[in-house]
Amino acid sequence: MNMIKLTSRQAIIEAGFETFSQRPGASLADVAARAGVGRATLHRHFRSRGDLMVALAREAMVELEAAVGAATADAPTYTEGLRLALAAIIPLADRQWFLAHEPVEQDPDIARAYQQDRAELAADIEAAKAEGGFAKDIPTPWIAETYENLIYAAWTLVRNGEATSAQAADLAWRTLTRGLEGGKIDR
Amino acid sequence: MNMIKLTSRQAIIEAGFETFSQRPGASLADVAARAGVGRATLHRHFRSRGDLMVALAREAMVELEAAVGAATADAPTYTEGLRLALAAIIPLADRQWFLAHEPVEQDPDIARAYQQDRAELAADIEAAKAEGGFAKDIPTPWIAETYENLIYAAWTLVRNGEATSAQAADLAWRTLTRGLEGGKIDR
DNA sequence: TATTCATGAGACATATATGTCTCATTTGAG
DNA sequence: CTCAAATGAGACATATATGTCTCATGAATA
Repeated sequence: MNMIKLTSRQAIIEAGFETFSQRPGASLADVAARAGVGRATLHRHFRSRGDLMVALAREAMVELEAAVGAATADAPTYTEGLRLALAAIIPLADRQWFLAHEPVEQDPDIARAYQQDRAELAADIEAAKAEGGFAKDIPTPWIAETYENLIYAAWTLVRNGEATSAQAADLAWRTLTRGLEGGKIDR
Repeated sequence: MNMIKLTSRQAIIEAGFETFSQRPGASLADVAARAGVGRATLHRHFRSRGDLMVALAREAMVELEAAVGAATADAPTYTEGLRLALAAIIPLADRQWFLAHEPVEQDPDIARAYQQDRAELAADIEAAKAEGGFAKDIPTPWIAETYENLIYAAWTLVRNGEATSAQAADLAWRTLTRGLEGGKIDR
């Protein structure tokens, strides 16, 4: 009964990620062209630009949820779960980040889901603190902020061809936990 | 002989920073309104949108240069210089970052200056490595990436009212050097 | 084969941003 | 005070993006 071909809709969403993450001000015509689809077809699937943006945000959150869920399914501790999630998120980073600069949080569903995700991250960090995975005297909001920005840094490194995703994940986790200091503390 | 009032031009540049860092797609009319200036006046100072963007990029780089120069004037070591520069850049972070998503690097001057800045940061990091300030087995590009993203993280923390600029700078430097690990290594 | 349905191409109307221009008013320097 | 320069308001032309609509085509289905 689902008469709408999935391939078209998916091609548009994929093109949306690629186009907007490179150039946030790109036009819908650009997206349609990149998707190999007519402009009218894009509007058949997404009534407006805002609709497309919301769809991209939803898709990004679903992907994140799936990747993190799969990666942490059998993590023995919260700390280890955070390490595995970090590695899993790196390849998805660009699909997440550009949305932060879009007025997409006006959609109440999206806004709620974002807050939910941030609250879960904070809870996981608190749990990891209790395990001794993170220092208890460091504010959780800072740990969360660091966590997210090191993921973005790792993605950038990969994009620039300076490291593989696995190498970048190791660097990010090492930085997050032990820092990059040299000399005496070197180990 | 300088017949152009500084106040107008400066008001427009300031409004440009405020407006575009919040909403990169804002119109020049928005900027003019925020500057308390007519749209025509904006165009008298900046022929086109691209002109304004280039001016913002230049201004941002001058501010950065000045802040870093003043902060590191009498730093005893490269490592200490990087710590002081980090603290000095935090309040300017939003004025720098939004430009990364603008097609402003098409201007050859800007592109050259950006590369210059990145090269200098890399050189300073290498020098700090030689001092023992950073571990020698960590790739310099990763240290640079971490450095910049922790600055952005610190700025975010400050913007959210979770810390003062000085507190955020301490957190960022501690993270960069020693990490956030808890338990046994806690110190 | 006949039919249904998504599609592509493109016309069309509309909205918004951009850049130029004019003119009356204000401001500041001499 | 006087005059030149900067300004604000707004008209104007243009470009681009957006969203709707129509129609012919092609592919999949019944």
